[in-house]
Amino acid sequence: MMKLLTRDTDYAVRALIFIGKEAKRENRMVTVDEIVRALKLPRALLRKLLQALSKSKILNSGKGKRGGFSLSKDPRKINISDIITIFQGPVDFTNCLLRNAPCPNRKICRVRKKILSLSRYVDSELKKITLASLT
Amino acid sequence: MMKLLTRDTDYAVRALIFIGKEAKRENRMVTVDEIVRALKLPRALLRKLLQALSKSKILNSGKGKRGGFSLSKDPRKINISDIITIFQGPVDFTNCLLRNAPCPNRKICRVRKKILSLSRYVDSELKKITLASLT
DNA sequence: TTATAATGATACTAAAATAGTATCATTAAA
DNA sequence: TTTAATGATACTATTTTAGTATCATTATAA
Repeated sequence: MMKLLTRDTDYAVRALIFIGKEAKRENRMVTVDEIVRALKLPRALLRKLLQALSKSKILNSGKGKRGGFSLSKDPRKINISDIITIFQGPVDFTNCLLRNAPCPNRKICRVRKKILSLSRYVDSELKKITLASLT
Repeated sequence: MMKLLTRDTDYAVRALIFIGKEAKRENRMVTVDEIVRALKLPRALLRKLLQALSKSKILNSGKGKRGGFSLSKDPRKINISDIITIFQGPVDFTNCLLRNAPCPNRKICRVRKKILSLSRYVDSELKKITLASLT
């Protein structure tokens, strides 16, 4: 099946929405276990995802007791394209390979041109889907 | 890497463009070997792809000497969405799974809503990319 | 009528991406 | 100094993508 969001991206977005909500209500760190209870995601996997978001500066993290995660910036400045980029690489539909080598027609190919502009449109739309717009 | 077209779809489109051109010039069947020479695609693979296109009624085929393939319809009526559907399944970005089971929030999920409308837009744009528009 | 040149059907292997788990190290607070 | 949290990292399983090989069937032409 064709998909734009893989499971990692999907789960990460769900978790971010939850963290955003909780952090707004009470000003505090949200732990992995809270998210697991609320969203029923696999714990080990979620930990890995949140660690990646933390490395990518989307989340702040605190170790030790009272530790956890919180958004590192305004939810209006976190968008789906960013999250996809972290887990799936940049939103770019043009691969243009011929037997694992770059296709010689890259420059002139009309298919490429059309797919490229579609790709740019999709990315710009995904950038408009912010965490704030989902909450 | 993220991709909208897999290799199969990509190669199939290239082959269709070639068949369209040749068939226009001379009214005849185009063989796999001609396409392989012109486009440098792996023969065994191309055969499999053309057979699939033939099964899906995009191509007519003729067996035996003087056999080969030709477009089964007006190139203005063959579009990229059709070809994607054959090799990758329908253009639909919403998968909505939670641990391989349907996500319980399908109905109300805001992410889904946005991705669905984006998915529909992409499909409609891909339907506009016809074989004729690429030739 | 038979050799040949074409596609049809199908089975198979390899590599890469996706999906998911487990464990030890580090750290901050009570 | 115990405990509750994340950090780093290594590992396995499944699915999708990528690619090959072979025998069966059929239409034409010599």
